[in-house]
Amino acid sequence: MASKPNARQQIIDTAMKLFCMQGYHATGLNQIIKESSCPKGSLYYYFPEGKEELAVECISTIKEYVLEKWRMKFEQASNPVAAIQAHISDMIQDGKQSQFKGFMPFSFWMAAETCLISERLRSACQIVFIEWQQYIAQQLVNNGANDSSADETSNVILSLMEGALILAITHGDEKPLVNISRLVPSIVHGGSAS
Amino acid sequence: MASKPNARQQIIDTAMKLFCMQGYHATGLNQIIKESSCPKGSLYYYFPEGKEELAVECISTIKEYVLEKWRMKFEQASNPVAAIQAHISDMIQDGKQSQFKGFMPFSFWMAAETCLISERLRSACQIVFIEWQQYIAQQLVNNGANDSSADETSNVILSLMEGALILAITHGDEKPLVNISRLVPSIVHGGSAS
DNA sequence: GTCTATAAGAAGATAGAC
DNA sequence: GTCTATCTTCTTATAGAC
Repeated sequence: MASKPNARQQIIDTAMKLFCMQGYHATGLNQIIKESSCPKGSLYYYFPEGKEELAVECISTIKEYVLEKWRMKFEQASNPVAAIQAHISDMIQDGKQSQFKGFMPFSFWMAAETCLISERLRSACQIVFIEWQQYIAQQLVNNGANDSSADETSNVILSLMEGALILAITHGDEKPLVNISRLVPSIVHGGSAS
Repeated sequence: MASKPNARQQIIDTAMKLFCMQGYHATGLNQIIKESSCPKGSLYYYFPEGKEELAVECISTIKEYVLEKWRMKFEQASNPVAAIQAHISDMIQDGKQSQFKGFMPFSFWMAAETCLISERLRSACQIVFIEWQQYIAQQLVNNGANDSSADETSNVILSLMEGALILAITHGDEKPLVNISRLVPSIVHGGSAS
């Protein structure tokens, strides 16, 4: 088997997981090519600018993956509170399965790690947060919130979720996520919240 | 000037800042010894086990630094809400001064970055979160909260602050911190909150 | 105790065969 | 397009002079 049909995607998928789990700097190109079973030549063929270009692509992929997750939750739930709690519930399930040692797409502290190192990566991460927040804010507006309050609330929701995820992973325990889930109804005023 | 009076402390201070700003893996020993103006021999004299041992020491130093900050705020403020908001206000001031590119002791995603790499570092970071949370919870109890609600509330406060700091640094903007500060009164029920 | 020079290995990146 | 061998640089760590 000389040619890989989708070596590019294979590299992205592997790198995305490793970047999220270990961080950008802790993940070496050698580990990526080894775990994706692709040679280093392919990596530089598809990403001529190297690690940073690959990371930008990974960041965009994660952004879309989580956005799709948000869309699913908001379609299935009857109100924003339920949708957000459903998303947090999924994160808890994912975390428990791997004892909080596996791939958590929402865990986006690659942002913090890279924003002093590379303006290009910082900017890419900023777009992720903006798009996630805009989508949530739009849903809140659709449920009766005004623009300004939707903007503030969605921003707080992201802070809560990112922060709780850090604590959960550090502790190896779901409790921080459970705690913020309980708090959601009192933060989000829109729809028939509990 | 052959001998440094406190080379050990100088190394810790420099490493602490760099670890927090750039992350654990992005910070090389060479950069630490260069910016601390200490030779590599001193580093390995004081920290024979190398980078990881130095990081453990830095983590402990940060823990105490922030704990002292919490103590100050709770002593000066008339109630927990005011104390927490004062702490967030300080973070905003620190961030603005450096356009969110400087040393922010509370920004503790070194935790996330290391907890899959080194059990020793994960454990050290876990202790930081536990002690911060315990201190805040104790203050809430002193202001009339019951043990269980104080535990949950203090945990949520940490999630909020860590998450908002990630967003603030990624965006280079104080808004996420301002947003959570406004939310504090509705989360913390103890003392004569606004 | 303080400091320098250097080792051993891994990092990102490249050249060039096929 | 696919893959391997290699280059340079930077990493952590050590040996040993002073």
